Amino acid sequence: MPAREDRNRAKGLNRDLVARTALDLIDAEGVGAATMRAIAGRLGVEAMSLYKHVRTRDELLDDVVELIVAELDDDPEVRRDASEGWRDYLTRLARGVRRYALAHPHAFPLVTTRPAEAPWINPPLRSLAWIESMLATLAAEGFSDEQVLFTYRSFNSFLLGYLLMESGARTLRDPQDGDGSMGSSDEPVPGGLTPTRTDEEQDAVAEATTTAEQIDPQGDIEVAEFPTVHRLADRLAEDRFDEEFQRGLERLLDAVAAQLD
Amino acid sequence: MPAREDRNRAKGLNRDLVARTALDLIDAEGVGAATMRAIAGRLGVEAMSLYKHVRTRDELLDDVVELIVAELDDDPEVRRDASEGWRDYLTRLARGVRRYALAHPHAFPLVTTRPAEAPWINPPLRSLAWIESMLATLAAEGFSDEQVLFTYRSFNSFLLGYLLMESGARTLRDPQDGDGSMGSSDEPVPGGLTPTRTDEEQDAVAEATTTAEQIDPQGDIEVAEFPTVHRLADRLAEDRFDEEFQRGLERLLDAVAAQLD
DNA sequence: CGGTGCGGCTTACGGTGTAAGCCATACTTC
DNA sequence: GAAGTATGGCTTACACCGTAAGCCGCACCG
Repeated sequence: MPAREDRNRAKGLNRDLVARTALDLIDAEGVGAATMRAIAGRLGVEAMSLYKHVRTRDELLDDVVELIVAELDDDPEVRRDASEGWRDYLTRLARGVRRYALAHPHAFPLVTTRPAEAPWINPPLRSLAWIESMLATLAAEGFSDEQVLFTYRSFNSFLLGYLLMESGARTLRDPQDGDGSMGSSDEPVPGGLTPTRTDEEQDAVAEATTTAEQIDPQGDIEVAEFPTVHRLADRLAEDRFDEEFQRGLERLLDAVAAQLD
Repeated sequence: MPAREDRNRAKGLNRDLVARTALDLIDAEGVGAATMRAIAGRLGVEAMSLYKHVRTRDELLDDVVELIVAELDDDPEVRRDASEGWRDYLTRLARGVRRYALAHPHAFPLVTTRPAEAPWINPPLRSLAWIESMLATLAAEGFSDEQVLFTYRSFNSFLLGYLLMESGARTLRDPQDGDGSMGSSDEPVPGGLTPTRTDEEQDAVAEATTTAEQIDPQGDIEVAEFPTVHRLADRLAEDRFDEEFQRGLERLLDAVAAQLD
């Protein structure tokens, strides 16, 4: 028989720790860097040892996604019920999601992209627990089934689109990043690797590249034929994410409210 | 000196053909299946030969993205100017984007996820040419810079979120699928593969880990503890994508119209 | 004390992206 | 024509990946 589970194997690994280490690595160096060997190395262990706790790398990535979404549980601003009304509830929830999305820009694509178990489990709210929470809360607030569904889908798709855009814009064509995930059942599939783009980072906030950059052989910019882009480049590069998120969310909630009658 | 470029090397490869073949493979078997060797094989050629036309697999995937977005050019419904007004223009454009997204569900995540050259080039409108088209068209319609930018971002983020959700829901945890992309600079990185999972989540919200780790052998989802999800499951699974896309788009355009004054 | 199984380790394999170099062919230029 | 040269294939080789299979010490069980 196995030992009592409450006993902690001194310095032992465990599934959660593995996932947490993987997430650290992803945050630091991109999904592609989260190699079984790298994760193991960081834990002072051999790669194959991880397989005692995880069945496959893909499953591990799923665990990582769960871990990220679970940050909602500890988010002090997020409420589990609509004690202040559904609008407050959804606002807090949305902000919580944004918080974890921005906290893990390299990992967020995993959350948005990884195929789900059911077609109606959609990102970025990927845990059944939270989906249940949201649906039940709205229903308790007097939403009809129809209204619940509409809200659920609009809410998800707004967050998905906005946050993917924002985190993508913030990430840029950086250094690391990358992914390796498949989805095949019976046959294995490979991953890819990424060369360096040795781009340059730009401020992203203030004076952005006046140089729009279409990759020019010289590495120089090709803006002559895109006058409007060129003219608006500075404004396009401006960071107004906070404000725009708030506005977009407000607008979404207005639409939700509008269909309540 | 090289031959005149207008001469076609009989049965020769070329960058476009390589990208096109990669896209075929992705459509058929998922991103992970688009191995350099597999692509080459389909072209009756050795893997290394591809490198005469493409610098790296990552760059090839960028080409694939370009190829997909370029389908807008041939879309008969899409207009390049707002001869029927901006609302018609944006509607057609949005429908065109949706069309290519649904035409390549396995490849669409690439479009949404691949880091761009500049922070303001955001998916799913990833070509400078189309961004210029949209910005210029709106400006020509009398939009102020502010309004152009607002519209640009809202439009993109709506499409991004909605289409990623829809294509994700349609793809499910299917068969193939997968990816391989990185972003590392000096060192290469791998990919991974994906098995099929039939997990389920635990409450995570209320009570602590009752450690309900019941993996349903039947592949069925455990919904008992998620009553609302269970009750709404059928409706959640319903396919009302067309209708919802239309409604969402309409709502977006209304918001755009509203800020025009 | 003898068993038992957990959780590490070692080894090995097939697959990946790609660096480096080879060589036939077809074009350009006298 | 002949000579020169770049093009676009092929071959070989490497480092690194995910992971199958099996080994073994050690903590615990009766």
